[in-house]
Amino acid sequence: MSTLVLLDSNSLLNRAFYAMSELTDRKGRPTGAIHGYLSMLTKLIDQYKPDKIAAAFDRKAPTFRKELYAGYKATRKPMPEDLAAQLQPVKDMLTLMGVPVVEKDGWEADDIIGTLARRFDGKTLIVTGDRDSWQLIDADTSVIFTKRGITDIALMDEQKLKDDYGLTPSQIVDLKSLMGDSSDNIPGVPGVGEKTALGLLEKYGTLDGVYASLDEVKGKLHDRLAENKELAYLSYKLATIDTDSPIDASVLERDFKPVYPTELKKTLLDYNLVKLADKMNFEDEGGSEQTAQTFNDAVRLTERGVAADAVAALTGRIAFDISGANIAVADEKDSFELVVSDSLLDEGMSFDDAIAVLAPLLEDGARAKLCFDVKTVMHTLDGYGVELRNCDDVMLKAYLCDSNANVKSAADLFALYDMHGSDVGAMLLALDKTLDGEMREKEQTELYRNMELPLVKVLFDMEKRGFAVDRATLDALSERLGAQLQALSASITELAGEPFNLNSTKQLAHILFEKLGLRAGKKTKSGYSTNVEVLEGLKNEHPIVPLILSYRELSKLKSTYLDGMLPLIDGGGKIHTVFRQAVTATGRLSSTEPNLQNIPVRKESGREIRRMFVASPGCLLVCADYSQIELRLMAHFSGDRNMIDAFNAGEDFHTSTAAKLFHVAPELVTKDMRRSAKAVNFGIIYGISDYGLSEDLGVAVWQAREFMNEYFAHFPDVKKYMESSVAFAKEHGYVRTLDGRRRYIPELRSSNYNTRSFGERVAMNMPLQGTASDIIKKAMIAADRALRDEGLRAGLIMQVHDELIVDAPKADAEKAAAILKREMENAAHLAVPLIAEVGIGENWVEAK
DNA sequence: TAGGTCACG
DNA sequence: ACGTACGTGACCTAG
Repeated sequence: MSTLVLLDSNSLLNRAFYAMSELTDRKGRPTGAIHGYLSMLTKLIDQYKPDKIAAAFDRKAPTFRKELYAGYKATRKPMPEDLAAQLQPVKDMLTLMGVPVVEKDGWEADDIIGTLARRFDGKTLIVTGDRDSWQLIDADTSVIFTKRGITDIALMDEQKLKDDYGLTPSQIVDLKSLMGDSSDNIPGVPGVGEKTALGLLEKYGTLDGVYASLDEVKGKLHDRLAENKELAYLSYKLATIDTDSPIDASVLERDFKPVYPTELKKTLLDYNLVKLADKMNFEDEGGSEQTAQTFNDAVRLTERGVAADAVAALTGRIAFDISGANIAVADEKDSFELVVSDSLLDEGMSFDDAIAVLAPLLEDGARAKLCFDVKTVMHTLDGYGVELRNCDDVMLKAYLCDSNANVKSAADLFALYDMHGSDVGAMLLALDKTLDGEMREKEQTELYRNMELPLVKVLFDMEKRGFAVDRATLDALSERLGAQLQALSASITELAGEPFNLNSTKQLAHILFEKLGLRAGKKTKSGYSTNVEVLEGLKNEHPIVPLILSYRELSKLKSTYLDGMLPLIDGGGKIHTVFRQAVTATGRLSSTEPNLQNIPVRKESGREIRRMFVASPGCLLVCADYSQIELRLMAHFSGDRNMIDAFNAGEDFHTSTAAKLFHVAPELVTKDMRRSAKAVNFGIIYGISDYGLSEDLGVAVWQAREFMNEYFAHFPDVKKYMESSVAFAKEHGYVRTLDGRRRYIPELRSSNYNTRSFGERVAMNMPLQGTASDIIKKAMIAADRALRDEGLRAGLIMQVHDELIVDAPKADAEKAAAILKREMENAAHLAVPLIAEVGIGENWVEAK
């Protein structure tokens, strides 16, 4: 049986446009919609290998629906200019691809699709971003719809429609007639949403069924339905797709073959859609190129030896680029994936072949390469057994020059340095030169060579090794929490007197402060706050409040740490986070996909999750964390005698601070006194403000002020140091760490008091947070080296700002612990001891 | 996509 | 008089 693919082009282009709205080519023309649409299309063609294909478009002319209902699509915004500009190019490219474009005045793409689908004798796949066309589903017709973005697609057929919604295809029309569709301006019945509509259809089957049994429906819903009967039937007509429109169905005769003319390649390259071009099959191109325009071209040339002596440069995620032989490769983001197109596969070259050609260059430690985000490139190549050596990273260089820059891609970086052109290789080399100069001028070169660049390999190994988790227990806990959440939700609904979305702060605020009349406190930009502090304050006012607090706590754990984590566990039971080395303003790392730097620990319910993070088989976890590193740095930087003495005495620092603040002997310090002292110490690190401290302590501002005055009376040089930090920042425009890492603080020049105050707090905080971060980075490099040198099979797997974790074979665990402690404590030499506390255990809680 | 909330150091 | 603690990332809702 042959397969027909029908594209609901306006819907898809719309999706693609919003998913990639920022994309433009080198001439500044918007290309996001074209790129998204064609990427999706090529993916689809690869996957389903259709025999016939057609792209349906809407026309501007009014349709029969407009005559039925004047409001139809009336208030819909006109198509954005940037999207309209991409319509014709897409149609032209489709024509070149041999994909017939079908459109007709007076009918919508949906009607065209419905008509063609019904007239086709075979399997039909309808591709769309909207749900309207689900009504066309039958035994031979399925719908492929785009989920998030555009290239993420899913299949909807009779069975799935039944499973997911309990509906038959024809009921989609009934559904729309009830709930309407704001995007098409189909009115529906006011006040009836998806849930209500689905409920009604489950009971009565169809719109007719609903109205036949209207008496059974009670309350407001009854009145709404009764009042809007005409509207609902009008919507029914509007939502019904015409499957017998007067469309020229000759496209069903045309066979489709995914081999495209070189004219299409030219057009794509003109729009800078290199990656797309790379994935397509083109007719024999003939002649030999001396200038490669795509990755595959580059590989071919490299193979012929044309670029044998070229300097290789890697850009972007998994990108590749050669300059020096007049070869440049790039996609629309000046970076492209290493994907071997079918044309090359046809020629007998696999991706592995391509990599094999390049491997000697990539692994050659004597030849410098250059790329953006080398760690990601290392992972890609690692998948093919190639180890990248001697590669510089412009992302890291740029980060050291300006940690505020927020550079996400090579393209961002080129834009930042105002570089434009098509020879990415040449641009990278020029950029690299500029950055080297800037690093020298800003005294960042050493930091780059001796800290950030060596750290890349350490982080790469950590990510690759991964953190083992106890999957079975994680699953079980998720299920248990699910049951608890359901029970909580039921009780809360009961107490509230109506069901509402517990995850919606807006709905919750309405229930608490309007319906139940609880006193509202703090405001947010968009209404009353319902955060923990507010809820804690209302805990005894109404029995619903503690239930909501429990619900919040548990649903956070379930959604973020259980359900969010489960899909990220690999086949070997391990989770591989990604450490990001160029995002924070202070020099810290961050962790994503998943974030393993914020695994719960403070509450017992959360610690249960932390216990699921375990040593790999036959191993133990070794955890070490710096004790009070930021306060020790404060002692070091300020040179404050009292603070240095306190640390040298080796007492608990918060307790000794409390003793001074409250004028009592250390052994008489109470829990409360220690807690206050701790808060003041934290305030000091954050760049203290009396208001902030008062909020944290829950005391009056004047009282917070007194704490601060008392603190500074005992640590006078701390105050002087903080003032000197701000003064330095105001004079130079930046602050710096012990190793010279900089953070520029433009906020200090603001005319806005708040902005300026923020700048001052940043000036006080960054040298502390940033130096701590530099120190642990040095410790990581040293510990990684030492573990290897001493022949252990143990390796770092995690860093959490002041904490390192090593996964070590049981026999090596004690040794690893000693090495870790030694290297962490020797990573800096301060005026006070630098202490790392180390523990060993089967899981993350036990090892701490 | 922004804002609220909450997990961590 | 102003109206804040420093640094992150993930999930969820609403528009």
